[in-house]
Amino acid sequence: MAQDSIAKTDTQDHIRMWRSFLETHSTVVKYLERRMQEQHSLPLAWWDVLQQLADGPEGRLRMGDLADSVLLTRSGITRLVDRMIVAGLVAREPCPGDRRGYYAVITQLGRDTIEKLGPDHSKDAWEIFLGHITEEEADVLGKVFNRVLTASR
Amino acid sequence: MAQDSIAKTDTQDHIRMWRSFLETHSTVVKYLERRMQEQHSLPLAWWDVLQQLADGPEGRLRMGDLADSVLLTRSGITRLVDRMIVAGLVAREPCPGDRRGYYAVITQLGRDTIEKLGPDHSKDAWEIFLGHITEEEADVLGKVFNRVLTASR
DNA sequence: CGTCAATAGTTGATTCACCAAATACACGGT
DNA sequence: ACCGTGTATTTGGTGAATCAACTATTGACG
Repeated sequence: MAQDSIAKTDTQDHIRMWRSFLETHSTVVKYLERRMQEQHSLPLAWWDVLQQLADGPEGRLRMGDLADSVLLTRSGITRLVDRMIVAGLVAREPCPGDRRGYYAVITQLGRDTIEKLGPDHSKDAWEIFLGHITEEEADVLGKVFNRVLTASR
Repeated sequence: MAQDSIAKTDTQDHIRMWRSFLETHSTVVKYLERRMQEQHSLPLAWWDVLQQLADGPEGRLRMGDLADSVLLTRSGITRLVDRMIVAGLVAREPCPGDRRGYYAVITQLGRDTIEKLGPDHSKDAWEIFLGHITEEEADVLGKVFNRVLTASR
């Protein structure tokens, strides 16, 4: 392994950074979650789903693809979509041509909702996280994350 | 706020970066969790607790402090420590001088465990995350995270 | 064609974190 | 000593994510 060539103090720095990474994630996500709850009584994950669907072609996405894009398991997305259907924000539609498959489709209410939510959420995300990062830094972070992600597949 | 001075495309970059951040966190944590499970049949959170306790003075930490350092709520840490007590890895001791308080204390078995686990876990963390980051990059990440964290208090 | 491994999605059981309320103690003022 | 407010931790109840097992289709291959 490459550890041998790395001085002890550098490793320590890396580990400190790793802890900051975890704490930052936890802090920021909890903050956004709380704001979303306070302002719109909606879980953050719902915003994420609506966003993904609205971006998708015809406002629809296969269940599996949706699961991937919101970082849930297949079974997780099934239940999340169930809840959102009850709330009237999305619908489930059988997939023509593949009778095993289903689409999650955003409803008009869903579109209206995300249109209202979007600005507030972006503002929050900007205030707690993105706004503290310069363009060059964002560039570095983006590069690093994508490198890690690429390597992990 | 500074939004006005930021061009649309830069904002898009920031948002892309934000998504990578979330995906990286999810991917890396799940990977480490899985490895820890496979190699030692232990949840990642347990390693974290043992680590924090082993670092603490006398191998002990007040429940609340432990909660903070492993990013759980007070009630979350109570349950987690309960489970670890059953496994014999930690003990609960009343706090002399403040009878409201309790210490979580690492046991000898706990110390033995973490001594075995440590190297494997570090190796995994290195392989999936830290190893892909140069020293300068780690520096930038550290700075950014700490800036965000400072701002959020 | 027919078989059969792979794929899409759902469901049952379990796990675990969270919130709110409860408990137990501490400590300053009266 | 007594009271009220604040702090440390635990407990009850709930929500949501996971894995494993299941159903229904698909599509490749002998």
